[in-house]
Amino acid sequence: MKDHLTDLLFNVIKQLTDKLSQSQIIIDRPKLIEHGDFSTNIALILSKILKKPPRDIAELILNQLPETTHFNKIEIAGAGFLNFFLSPFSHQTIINQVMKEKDNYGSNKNGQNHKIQVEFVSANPTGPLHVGHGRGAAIGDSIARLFKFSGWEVTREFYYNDAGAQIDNLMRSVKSHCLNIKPNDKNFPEDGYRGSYIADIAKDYLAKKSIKCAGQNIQASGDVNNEDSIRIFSIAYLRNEQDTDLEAFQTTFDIYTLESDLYKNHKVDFVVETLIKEGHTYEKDGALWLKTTKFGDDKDRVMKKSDGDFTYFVPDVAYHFDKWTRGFIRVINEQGADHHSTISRVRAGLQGLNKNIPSGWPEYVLHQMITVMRNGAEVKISKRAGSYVTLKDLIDEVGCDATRYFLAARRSDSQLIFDIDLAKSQSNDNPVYYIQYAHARIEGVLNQWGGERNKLSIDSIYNFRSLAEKKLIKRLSEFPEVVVQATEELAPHQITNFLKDCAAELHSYYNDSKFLVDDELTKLSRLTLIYAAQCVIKNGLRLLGISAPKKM
RNA sequence: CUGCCCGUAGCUCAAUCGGAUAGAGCACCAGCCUUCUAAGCUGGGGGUUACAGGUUCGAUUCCUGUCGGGCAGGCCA
Repeated sequence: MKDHLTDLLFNVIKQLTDKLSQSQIIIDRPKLIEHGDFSTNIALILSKILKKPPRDIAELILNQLPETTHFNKIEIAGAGFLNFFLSPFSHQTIINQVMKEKDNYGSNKNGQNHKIQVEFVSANPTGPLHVGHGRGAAIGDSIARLFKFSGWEVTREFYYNDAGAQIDNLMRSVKSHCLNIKPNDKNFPEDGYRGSYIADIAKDYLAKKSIKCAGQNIQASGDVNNEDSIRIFSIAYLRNEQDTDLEAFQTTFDIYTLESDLYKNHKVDFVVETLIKEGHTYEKDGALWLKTTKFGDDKDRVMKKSDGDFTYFVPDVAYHFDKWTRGFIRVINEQGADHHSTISRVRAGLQGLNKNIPSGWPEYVLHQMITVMRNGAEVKISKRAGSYVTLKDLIDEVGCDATRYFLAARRSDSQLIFDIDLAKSQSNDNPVYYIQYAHARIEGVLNQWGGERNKLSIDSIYNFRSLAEKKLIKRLSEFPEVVVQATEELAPHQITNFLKDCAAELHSYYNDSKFLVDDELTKLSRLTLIYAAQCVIKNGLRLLGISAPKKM
């Protein structure tokens, strides 16, 4: 419809000037229904070129526009906006299209089956997942769903930092517990992990339990002096726990990549050798440095420490080069904002490899920090993790749907306050239930009607007249555009906003009109409209990984 | 000190990548259930978009500066 309108306008404008390309014609969806279903500011833009008042130009365009069945009113408003109002014929077309596409309504093929990878959560296996990981999971998973809905071939990936100092730290913390050295003891590792989960791991380790991890059973030896065994068991234990939490959060991954594997199969070595060969490194103070300043960083970074270990970003570069060789034309990394300094290093490292990787590759979505509130006060600790609120706490207390909703409902680059009391309340305070309730209400009406809902469609004779109907239809027609934009901007919160608006219009309509009326044509038309609305709400909720209940 | 993000109603947040009267929800006030789910609807009050300049037909949006909050910056994950 937008394209059609652009064509119409361009044909007229061509005759007025040749200084405007078709891509400069922007069709907006006005916020207010009084401003129509579509609008354009093209007359305002042309007024500069043609040196005429915008309203005059708008009138000129209006008079030249050919008759069309799509609109029954076009008017000039405000400073010179052209507003278009959809005809009953268009209303039918929109609703019937939803009926035809059902679960696919709103999807598109923009991705052309190109390969894209979304990496998210990627928590270190050193403790339970916290709220921040939850935000990453909610946003990252929704982004992956959006891309899939937009015709991309999506791979969801989780990266485990299972090598490096923090893992050694984990091992020493567990070992201390095994030796009955507690966190408040002098001999407990100073930077050790102090949550109660460490004691649980130690207990299971000593009991020689076995843990399932990545399809394998990992058996604890129970030997306090076998540090390798402790390390392997601890990682397996925590990975298993994280997997369980993510499953409860309706979040799945296609591939798990281990940092340790990048060392094992020499991908790290390859990257280091290549960077040396390309002349982007130098030695200083017994360490190997990468000239990241060549690629826009504000200072050079150490790659290999004087003790021979690599700094953390080196395997990161190797990992991303691996992604590149796997053929992803786009890679989206969803991370907490505390990682933002890695962006320039990873990109610099990739540039240094001289493999024609685009400078803006990979892309990053960074989410800001979260404050959890209860009873008006900040919650900082959990029983299990000690120093932070775990994702499991939230899921257990407020449920998966509400947790996902609240963590995805905000722009990722603003800090968010997670109000446990609000998320928990099963009342009108809670937008999740507000949306789900709209879905369930429609289900109730359709059930009472009892007819064959898949045969519903709009008969050409029927006209939707009420404001509530027009608003709802307009909203449904916008869904495909919202999907496109939310995908392009990597912003799933636009879907939550859309759903809230859509649900509001449905509820208004519900109170405004009765659906199961005597007149057959009216009844079927209205039922078709609300069934279409139900499809849209369901599709939107699915993009967020939130359930669409039939009864509440 | 330097870089990145943010600052919008009492609170939590939007605002279609420069558009029309800055919108929702919560809270507050007044109404609506013998009729398809009241977890709902209708109406009302509430704003110098942190502040000061600039760019133009037009700025919450772009630029500069100031103030305030968060994050990051070390041979560190």
